Amino acid sequence: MIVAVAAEEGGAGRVQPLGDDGTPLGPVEAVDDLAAAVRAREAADAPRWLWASTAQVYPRLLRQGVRVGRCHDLELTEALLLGYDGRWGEPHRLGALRARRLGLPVPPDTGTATVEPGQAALFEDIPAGFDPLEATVDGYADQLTRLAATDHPGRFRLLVAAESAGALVAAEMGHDGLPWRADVHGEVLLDLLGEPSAVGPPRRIVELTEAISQAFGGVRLHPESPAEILRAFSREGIVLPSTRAWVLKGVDHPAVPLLLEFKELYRLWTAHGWSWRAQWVHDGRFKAEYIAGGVVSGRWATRGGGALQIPKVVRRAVIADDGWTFVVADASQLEPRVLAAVAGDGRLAEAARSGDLYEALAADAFAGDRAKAKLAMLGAMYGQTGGAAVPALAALQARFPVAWEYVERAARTGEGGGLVRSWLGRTCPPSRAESLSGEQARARGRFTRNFVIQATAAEWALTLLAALRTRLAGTPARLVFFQHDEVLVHTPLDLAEDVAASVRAAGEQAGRLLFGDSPVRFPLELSTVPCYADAA
DNA sequence: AGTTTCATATGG
DNA sequence: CTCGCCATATGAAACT
Repeated sequence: MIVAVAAEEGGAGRVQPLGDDGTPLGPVEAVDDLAAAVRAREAADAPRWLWASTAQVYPRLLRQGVRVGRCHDLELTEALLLGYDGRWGEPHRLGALRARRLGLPVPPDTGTATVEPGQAALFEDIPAGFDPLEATVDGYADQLTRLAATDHPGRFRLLVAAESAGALVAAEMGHDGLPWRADVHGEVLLDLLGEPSAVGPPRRIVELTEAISQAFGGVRLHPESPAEILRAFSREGIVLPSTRAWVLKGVDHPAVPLLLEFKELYRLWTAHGWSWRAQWVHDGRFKAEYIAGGVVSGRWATRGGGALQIPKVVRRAVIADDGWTFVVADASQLEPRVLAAVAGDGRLAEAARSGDLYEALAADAFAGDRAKAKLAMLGAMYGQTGGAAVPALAALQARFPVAWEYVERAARTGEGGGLVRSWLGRTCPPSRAESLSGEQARARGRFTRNFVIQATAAEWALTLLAALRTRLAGTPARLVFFQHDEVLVHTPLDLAEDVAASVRAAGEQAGRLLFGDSPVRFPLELSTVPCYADAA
């Protein structure tokens, strides 16, 4: 059962039940209180909800205490389908979708997707007489047809389901927030930066600025300015290409250790210091806006707060509520395992059955040198051509020709101007340049080479997330963080073991859904800890 | 003064 | 030989 929804102003809306093939099963129903209607229907028969955009509709439902099990996000799906057809970046919002169906000029994505019927005329770029519910129902039927016409409809349907479920999780995480102890964050800052100042940098930054100036002969300088630091070094006869940390590490000068410490602390102060805390942490929660499908590879992005770049030292402040704990799960060595699965390389899959893929790889082909095996693997996935990894790469190519050919082929396709797809069918965007020459083509090849792996890894993680969400439904446990290959569940202590079991089961489910009976394993590192910083 | 690019950090 | 992939965010520097 599917129920199409069009949200309207003032919390009202219209709904219509559809059959699995998208054809209407009953009349359109206008409701004054959409949240109440969704709540009742969800409790009654838990349909798949069909709407233009989860990001637009669902947050308001959440604020009214309503959660749903499943949905079909029309606009995210449209973006996937357009991309599949090599039309990446074309308008994918409801108005554009409708215009295409009617053979009218397609409006850009700037308009709002859920306009009131009576207001349609205000938006000149949306078809006259635009009815959001009608557009949604018709668009869905159209998408079902297009989904069926893809090379692997089953896989693409899974992608659509996972993308839609991801949008639900993203909205829920943004709503619930990550538990954050402002006082503990303050302790970390005080410990590392010293007392804050109302007007300038904290004590430790001031001291380091002083010490660095002394180390350069007492000239007053600003260590946060790369140009000044380069000049200061050059006055002492040391010419550097940049002030990057790894460059400085190779320089023998008394200012170097001070500068390295300054960089770290200055970064902490400006990006995750007291003003960040004041802006983003409220009532014990850090609330960011997560954007499902925000990255071309299908990874999530965030808007505001830098939720996917939280420095490890600051994770000390992520502490579970009293009587609660975190179950933290991290997929280890996800990308090489994905490569083994998608390439169908039996030999690499054999290594990927092991808990430590690199160790197994080393034993098989690198005389037990794990570091070398890891370097070769990363080099192959990223398209490294030079450096110390070259002999290791040759060994990898000789020993795992099937996996090697898989990434090489993706690279060649990119260099030749072609498009590549993930396992489930997410398609890379076309190159922006008309024709590629030399270094441009090689860069494009590295991008497509990595895309087939990174995008598939994102699909595996998204599938795990969706499966886990379903398993946690109806319990008080909450998904509170998701970072590419890592999830955090905030749970009452007495449910922690159940949650851990659910995470493991979701991981196994994700592997089966994507790759069937492939021998490749996708192990998860699990820890149950009251503080994120203590996770393994 | 406002906007864009560069340099550098963080995360995976 | 921090090199090869995907991002966000900050402040400095350079631009309009």
